[in-house]
Amino acid sequence: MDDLTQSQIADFEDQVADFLPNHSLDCVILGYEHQQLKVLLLQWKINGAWCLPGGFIFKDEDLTSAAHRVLRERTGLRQLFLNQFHTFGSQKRAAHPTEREGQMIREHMTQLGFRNPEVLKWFDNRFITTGYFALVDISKAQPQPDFLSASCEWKSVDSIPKLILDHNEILGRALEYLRIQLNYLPIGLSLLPKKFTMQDLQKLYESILQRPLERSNFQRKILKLNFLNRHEKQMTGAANKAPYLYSFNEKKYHDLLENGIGFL
Amino acid sequence: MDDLTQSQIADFEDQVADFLPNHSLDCVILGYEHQQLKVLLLQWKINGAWCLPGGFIFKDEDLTSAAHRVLRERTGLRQLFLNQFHTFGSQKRAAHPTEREGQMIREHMTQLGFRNPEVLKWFDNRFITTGYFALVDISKAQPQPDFLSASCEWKSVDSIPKLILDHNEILGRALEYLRIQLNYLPIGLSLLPKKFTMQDLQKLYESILQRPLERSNFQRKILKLNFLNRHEKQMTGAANKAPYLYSFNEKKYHDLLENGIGFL
DNA sequence: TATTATTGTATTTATTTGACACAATAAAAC
DNA sequence: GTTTTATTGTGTCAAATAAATACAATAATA
Repeated sequence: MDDLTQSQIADFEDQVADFLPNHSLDCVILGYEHQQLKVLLLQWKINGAWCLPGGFIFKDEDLTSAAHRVLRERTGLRQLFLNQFHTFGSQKRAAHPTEREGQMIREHMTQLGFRNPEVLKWFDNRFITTGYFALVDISKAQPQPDFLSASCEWKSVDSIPKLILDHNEILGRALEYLRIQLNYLPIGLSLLPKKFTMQDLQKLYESILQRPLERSNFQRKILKLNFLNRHEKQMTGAANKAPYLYSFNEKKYHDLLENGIGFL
Repeated sequence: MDDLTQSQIADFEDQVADFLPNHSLDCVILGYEHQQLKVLLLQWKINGAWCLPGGFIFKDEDLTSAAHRVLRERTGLRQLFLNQFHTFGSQKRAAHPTEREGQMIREHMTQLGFRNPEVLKWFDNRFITTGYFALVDISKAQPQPDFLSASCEWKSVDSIPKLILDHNEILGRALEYLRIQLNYLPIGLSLLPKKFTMQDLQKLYESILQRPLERSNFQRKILKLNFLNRHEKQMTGAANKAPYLYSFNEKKYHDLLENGIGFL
C-alpha cells in the first residue's frame, strides 16, 4: 500500500478543523462512452471498497463551490454542468463508530500514516450529505483518486458494484432525477463530443430512458427542433451509407431547454 | 410583547445542545383557498419581519423526521405530502453576527428572556438549510406561531412581503419546483377539499401554471384520465347550470402520477 | 315565460405520433 | 466491375392528440 507523504497528511489534518463537522457532499459524475452511460467511482486502498467521489465543505465556502472543487479534484475539469439533486439526512448515516466500516476507516487512516486522534475520529461524525450530479465529456476528464483511494474509474451504470454506506441509493436517485429532468438538462451537449452522429444521440437517449426509440421518428423529431448543425459525412469504414456528423447550436439548444424538450 | 415562560426558555436552551450546529430546514407550506395559492408565513414578535417556518435537526433525528416535526408544530397536521426540493448552502447565510439581522435576533431573544450566552450565539452559526415543501388542505391546518413569532398566517403567493435572509429565494425555488414537478405531484388531492368542482381544479392548475387553460378542453382531458368520481350537483344559487362535484379515486390518481400526468 | 350565465358535451380542424416503406450509399464480396 | 450488405435519410399514411369553437342543457332571476 502506498503511504501518503507527510505533507499530504499535514494538509488534511489542517483542513479538518476548517470543515463543517456535519455536512458532506457526494458527486455522481456521469459520462458517456461506447454507447454506455458511465459513472466515476473510487476504490479504497485498504479493502477495495467502492464509493462515490465526495468531500467536505470549508466553513467559509459555498456548498456549490465545494461541489465544483471536488469535481475538479477528481476530473481536472472546471465550469461544467453540475446540479444538486437531493440531500440525504438519515441519522443512520452516522453509524460508523459501532460498525465495521467505521473501524475499518480508522485502521485504514492509521496505516496511511494519520496519528492525530481528532482526525482519526473525523469519520465518526454524522454527516448530512448533499448529492450533486455532473455530466461530463468523458474524453476530456482525467480521473484522479483521492488520498483514501487506489483508483478512480469509469464504471457502466449497468454494472455497479456494492458501494459503501448509502452510496448505491444516492446513485439510484441521481439516475432517477436524470430521467425525470431529461427534458430540461443539456444531456447531449454535456455528454457527447463536439461532433456526433444521430445514432450517437439516439443511443444516449435510449441509455438514459432505458427503452428503445424508433430510429426514423427520433431523427425527424430532433431535426424539427432545429438545434443541430449538420456537417460533413462520417466515413465509418463499414459497408453501408455514411451518416452525417452534427453539432449543437448552443443558443437554440439552451433556449429550448428552458421550457423543456418534449420526448417522453 | 409576550414574554416566554421559564419552561419554554429552558426547553429551547436544553435543545440547542442536541441540535446539529450547522444545519437547518425551512418549510414552504402551500395551501389553496378562494382560488389562490397560499403559503404559510411567520411574523416575528420584535420587528414584524416575515419568514418561512423552519427549525433545526436533532443529532439523533432524520432530516425528514425533523421536517415532519416542524410541519406538525406549525399546522397540527401529520403524515402529509412533504417533499424536499433544494438545499441552500451559500456561505453568506452565516452573515448574522456582523449584520443588523444577527444583532436584532440577539436583542429579540434577550427581550424574550434568554440569558445563556451559548444560546444567544446560536443564530450566529452558519446554517446550510434544506428546503421542504408541503401541500396541505388549508381548511384542516391550525397555524401556530413558534416562540420567536407573534403570528402565523396564510399569504397569497401573489403578494409575498420581503422575507428575512434568502427566504424569498427559497420560496421562489419551491414554486419553480412545483411547476416543473406538477405532473408528478398529488396537487389536487393535497390542496383541494374532498369534493370540488371542475372549475376549482382548473383554477388550481391555472394558479400554479400561471396561465389560463381552455375550459372545455381541460374538462375533456381530465375526465378522460378517469381518476375522478362524479357526485351530486352543487347548487350554487347562481342563475346558471349547476356544476357536478367530483372527488379523487385515490388509487387511480396515484397510479397515474407515477408516470406523470401530461398537461403542459 | 323569457333571460342570463355557466356547464357538459360534441364537432371540426390542425398537429403530432408511431409504424413502416424505400431509395440512397459506402464498403465489402464476388 | 458488378453484386451484396447494412445503415442512413426521407417519405407516407393511419391513428392519436390538441386547440378552437359551437351549442344544447340548466338553475336561478327578471
